Amino acid sequence: MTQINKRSGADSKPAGRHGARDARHPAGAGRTTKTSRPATPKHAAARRAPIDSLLNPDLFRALCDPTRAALVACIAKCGRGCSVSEVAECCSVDLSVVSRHLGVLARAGVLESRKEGRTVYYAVRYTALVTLLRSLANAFHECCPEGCGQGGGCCGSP
Amino acid sequence: MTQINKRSGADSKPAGRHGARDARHPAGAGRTTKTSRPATPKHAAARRAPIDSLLNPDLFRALCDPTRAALVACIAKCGRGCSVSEVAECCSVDLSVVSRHLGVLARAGVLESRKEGRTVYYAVRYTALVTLLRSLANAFHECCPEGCGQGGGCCGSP
DNA sequence: TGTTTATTTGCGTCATTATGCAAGTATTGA
DNA sequence: TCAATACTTGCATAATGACGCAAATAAACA
Repeated sequence: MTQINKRSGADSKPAGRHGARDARHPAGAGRTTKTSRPATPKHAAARRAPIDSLLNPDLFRALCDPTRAALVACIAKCGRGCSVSEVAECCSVDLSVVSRHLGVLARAGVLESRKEGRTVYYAVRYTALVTLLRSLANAFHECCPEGCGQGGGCCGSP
Repeated sequence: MTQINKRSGADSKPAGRHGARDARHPAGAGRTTKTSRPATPKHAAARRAPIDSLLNPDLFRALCDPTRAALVACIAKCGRGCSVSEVAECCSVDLSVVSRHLGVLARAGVLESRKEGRTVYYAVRYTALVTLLRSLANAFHECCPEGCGQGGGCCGSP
């Protein structure tokens, strides 16, 4: 189970993107420098970029279930570690199901758990998530061919 | 099928969070002003916050499959609209499967499609994704109880 | 018009997963 | 030690989803 990095975090900082040149459809018509655009998706697939590791399906797998997404939102808004039984009061599913969902979210790195006596508190890993989401946004931004890297805000950049 | 907003985008701007106060476990011990922390997850669930709409499972559902994630990364790195058959050369699954995957991604708002003759080009919706991911990061940040909103970078904020 | 190319869709199959119930484990308190 | 509390895990079921193949649609071309 791949999960969100426990330490560091940022894989991709805001930066000027690859080739970008004029971009737009006409594939790789220009010279083939290191930073030029891959001519085809097949070439692109062979290239390594931050987006490859950041677009980790395991994280999305954890968040793709409506019940789990609701649990995350709930715990996030609560702003503190919440016990399984507390959380179970928020939704209509059985407590055992909630327990399983929280386990999935913790293994994916979305939540962290802390046991205190017989109670287990699950809390949102805010920093890890915020860092990851921003890195992912930057990774997409790096790939964007629109003239947004030079400072102009194609992707809503300030 | 809920999908990424076609227009505007940003639902949540960087801002000082809710109550935040001292935070940490001791639930709602203080007065119950509008901006105080919800005492329990159940109370938290009743509150509306940007994270509720931004933590949309449909987007994550689209990205939770390894094949789809790879397709998105591939098209993103390519930086242009790619045809179904082009994209199919990047992965081992049948072309019909690729077509279905691209359809799922487009319906979720991750990709957009453009038909040209008998060819359909799928391209990444960079701006929508970057905006959404940053909004989601901000939405988590808003909920974070650590003393990060005041300018100190708890969540990797500059 | 008939053929080739590009993509989508119907269908059956196999694997995964969400769920509830019941039973099990762990911890606290009487 | 026994009972209550808090949570996890085993199991069966139903639903969903990914996949390949074949057929259907759509557009260009001879």
